[in-house]
Amino acid sequence: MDKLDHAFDAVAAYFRVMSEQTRLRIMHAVCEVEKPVSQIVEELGATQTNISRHLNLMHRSGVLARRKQGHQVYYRAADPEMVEICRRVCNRIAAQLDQEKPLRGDLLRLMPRPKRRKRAARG
Amino acid sequence: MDKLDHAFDAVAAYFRVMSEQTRLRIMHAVCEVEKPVSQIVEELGATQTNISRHLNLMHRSGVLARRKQGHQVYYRAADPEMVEICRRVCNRIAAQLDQEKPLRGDLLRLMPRPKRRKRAARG
DNA sequence: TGAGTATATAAACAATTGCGCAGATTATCA
DNA sequence: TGATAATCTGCGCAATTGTTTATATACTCA
Repeated sequence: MDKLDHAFDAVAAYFRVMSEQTRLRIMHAVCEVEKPVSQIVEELGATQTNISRHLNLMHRSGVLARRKQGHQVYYRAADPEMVEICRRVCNRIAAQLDQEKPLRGDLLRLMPRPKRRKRAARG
Repeated sequence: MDKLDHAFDAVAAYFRVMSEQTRLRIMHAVCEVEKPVSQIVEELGATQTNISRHLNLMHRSGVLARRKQGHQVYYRAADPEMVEICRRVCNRIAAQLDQEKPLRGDLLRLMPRPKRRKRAARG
């Protein structure tokens, strides 16, 4: 019954990846289009060091993919299931808070499904 | 866009609930049947204090419901969406590790869907 | 009421984690 | 080759979180 330890740890780790505001913001930023670190840093208004750490963690966890081009590194969502789960969580919380606070609208706009073929994000 | 702060925080908190081994074990224990604290403690082999704290947190987070009966408190899963998300995560990780380690079997058995209880012959 | 059982809470500790600073690494271009 | 830009990493700090010991509350029964 101890082999389950690994299973539970793996599941917990998976949840833990998205249990942090900054990482959720990152996921929101790159769930549709890949972006270089510098752009993510700018959009989130955080320090480059911090973003880099989170990007690294998310990449090692298999949630983000990275691609080097020149001296820039582009990150993008690499785990469609995780993105889908994020959407579910947003919907779940939106439903819960539906009558309490005016958060619903915002929540439903997080992690949007790709509407059509989109081009690179513009500043 | 500072109102999003609350949204991201709520989503992060939701993920954080299941980002811990003990809480995942608890969810696994009560996702089908409600159980008193004492039984959960026994099944998980943890201290009563620790289990109680986690149960309380999960209850405040809305993922567990509690019911008092006599001097016992029964807990059960109260958020079907969370249970479904847990299953999805298990499936996701099982798929990822499918070729690596023999975890798949265990993972797929976590958070099982409620089996149709045979409708006792007293139709 | 008091004894006994089941569960919850308080305080203290240890471990983890997010963060910023400074320096290291990698890649492009002159 | 060196200079510059973009990203990553080692170290220390502060805040958070999981755990334990001891105690408190709630309920039942005699």
